[in-house]
Amino acid sequence: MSSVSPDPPRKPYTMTIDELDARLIALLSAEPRLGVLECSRRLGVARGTVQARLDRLAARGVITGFGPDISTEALGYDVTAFVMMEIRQIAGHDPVADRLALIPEVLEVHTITGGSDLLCRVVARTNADLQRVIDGIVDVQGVLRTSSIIALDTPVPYRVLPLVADVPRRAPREP
Amino acid sequence: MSSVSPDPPRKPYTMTIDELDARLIALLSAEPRLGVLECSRRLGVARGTVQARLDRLAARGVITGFGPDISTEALGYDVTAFVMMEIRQIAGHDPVADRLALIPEVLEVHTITGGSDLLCRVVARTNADLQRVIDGIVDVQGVLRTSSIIALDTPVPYRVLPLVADVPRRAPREP
DNA sequence: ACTCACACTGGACATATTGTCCACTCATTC
DNA sequence: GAATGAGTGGACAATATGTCCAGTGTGAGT
Repeated sequence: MSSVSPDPPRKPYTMTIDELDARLIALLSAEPRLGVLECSRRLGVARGTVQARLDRLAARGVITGFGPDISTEALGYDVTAFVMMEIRQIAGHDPVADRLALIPEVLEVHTITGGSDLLCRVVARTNADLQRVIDGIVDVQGVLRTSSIIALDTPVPYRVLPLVADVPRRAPREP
Repeated sequence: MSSVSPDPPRKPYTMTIDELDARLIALLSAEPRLGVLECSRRLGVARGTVQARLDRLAARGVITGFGPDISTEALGYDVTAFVMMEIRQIAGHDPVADRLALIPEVLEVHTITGGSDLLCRVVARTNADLQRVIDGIVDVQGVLRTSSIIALDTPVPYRVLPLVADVPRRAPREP
């Protein structure tokens, strides 16, 4: 590889996808209701190939599902915030995360490095409603302190396509 | 539920979904490759109903797509981090976000309240690779300072289903 | 050089699903 | 009491699916 910039290290058994995989994923992202047959036509390969690729991508865990993407805003939840919190440290599996999972407005939870212990993404109907959600979080057993960051705007919404398109470039062939 | 806590305020024109919508979304989330016909059978309604519901949910923007869900980990990107940054404030639309959008490893960008200006989620192959990604971010014109938080674990991965299931309960009927 | 394993092709088939009509019912609104 | 909107249940042709198959090309290993 004649890459000038240092190439990222890669685990030997890291899974990669090739260019056809990437094109298939991109195609399905653009028009998700497409059937296997249509995909094969658009990609210029046989139907069986598309079928096999999809099966393999799913089997390898690259494609984890085709769930409908839901707009929380369309549901009336216009406020997104990130809540960082310190928790009472407990050995073993984290019971705090389990309790947070019971709150519908908590969309995701991460354990993190740095001054705080957990970072979670929450949504609320309004800023005032956010207070209610945060109250619910503070009420969780083991939560000591929280600090919130409100997302005012989302210039780049969640996306993976550029990454997907990039992978085959970075790993054209296993040498 | 005879909720004691005060009910969240709601915009008058806020879109809500009913229980059938919620069941449909939950069903499709669980088994996304299901066809309209299968859905109608499972939900015990006519096929036309499911078709109409799906069309309406899409038209109202509740369902924005059915894109394949990609596991960045399966692609070899095992590290997720949140990068907060201060930027040089510029009037008008934010050129920094546009430049960040060019970096494939940047999965989403928010403008935020608090000490920092932007929060973005990034992935990298390893911790060492994360340094490369962050370097790329710092190189972006207008970025003054960054601070990173690494996600060690994700006890609650992104999900909307509990919220979706909750909406019809909170707004059974427009009064 | 030979063979094996594997992916892809292009075709076949019966079955299932889709898109699109229709007429009818029921509840709500005006 | 009519009009509106949503749901039902049925129909139809067109299309896609799941699943076979034999044949081809390529790389790996011997």
